[in-house]
Amino acid sequence: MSNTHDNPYARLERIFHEPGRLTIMSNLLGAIDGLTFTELKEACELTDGNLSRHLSALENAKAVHIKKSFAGSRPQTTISLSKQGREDFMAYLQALEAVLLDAAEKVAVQDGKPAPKRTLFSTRLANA
Amino acid sequence: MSNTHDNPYARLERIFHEPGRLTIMSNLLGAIDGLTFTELKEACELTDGNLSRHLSALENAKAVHIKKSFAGSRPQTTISLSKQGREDFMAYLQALEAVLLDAAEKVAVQDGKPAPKRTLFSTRLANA
DNA sequence: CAATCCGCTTTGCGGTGCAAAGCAAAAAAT
DNA sequence: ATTTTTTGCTTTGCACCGCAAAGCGGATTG
Repeated sequence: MSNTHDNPYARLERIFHEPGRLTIMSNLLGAIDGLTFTELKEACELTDGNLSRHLSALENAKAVHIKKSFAGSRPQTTISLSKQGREDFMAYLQALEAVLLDAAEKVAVQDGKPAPKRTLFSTRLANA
Repeated sequence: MSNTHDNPYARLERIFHEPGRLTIMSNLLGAIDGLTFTELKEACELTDGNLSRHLSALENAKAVHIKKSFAGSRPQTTISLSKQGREDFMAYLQALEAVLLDAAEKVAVQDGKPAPKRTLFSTRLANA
């Protein structure tokens, strides 16, 4: 238990709970070697300014690692998940899943059907 | 397609994409006859002020219906989902699910495993 | 040697979540 | 009878933040 509340809604870490940052983290999740600023920008469909700002926030939260270098003579920024960022984001996804399952249960009860107890992340994380 | 983008991250309606409001909507989803202000407050673990503010926002968005009456001599506010609120929130939940599945796929690819294609809401909604 | 482009960062502002304060009416206490 | 407390909310104030637009240094192109 890392958080004070067991309430899953209270466990949705603000740093990730933002559409733009969700996209960023998700895309980085699939890119072990990181992505360049431009690649990330296009994958996320974000403007330069917004990506830059979100990345600063994520870097302050130690969620991503930002490496500045050069490709030829042009500057090139490469962004990758930090170990902690990956762990924290997976925890966030689990909380999201809990929220979704909670809502699903409410709907099911309303419909008089048994609640679905499927899980996407919990088991996967248990293996890691 | 109600939205301009097919990007699931862009479909996360702000009005619902807020932990406090997610809790509110989810709890209302399970209460067909609505909940009183106090019941909702306790179910969501929100302060009076925050619940009040979120409810105003949700009412402006036509997502909930707010009925003011009296229980004995005391004022009593009863909140329930509007038809549109229910539909919109279910759509939001589907978008959330898509986001979660996208992330799950990224993780799976990373692990060299096949992506899980489970679904919580889509099928349920198809029946409605 | 302009002018344009590239790869970002910074600025400005409008919107908003949250804690604390406020408020009217009812109930309880004295 | 009159203070005090409780109930059931609403309002206020502020700090934070997402976003669009502007800025900026260096490379490249005409």
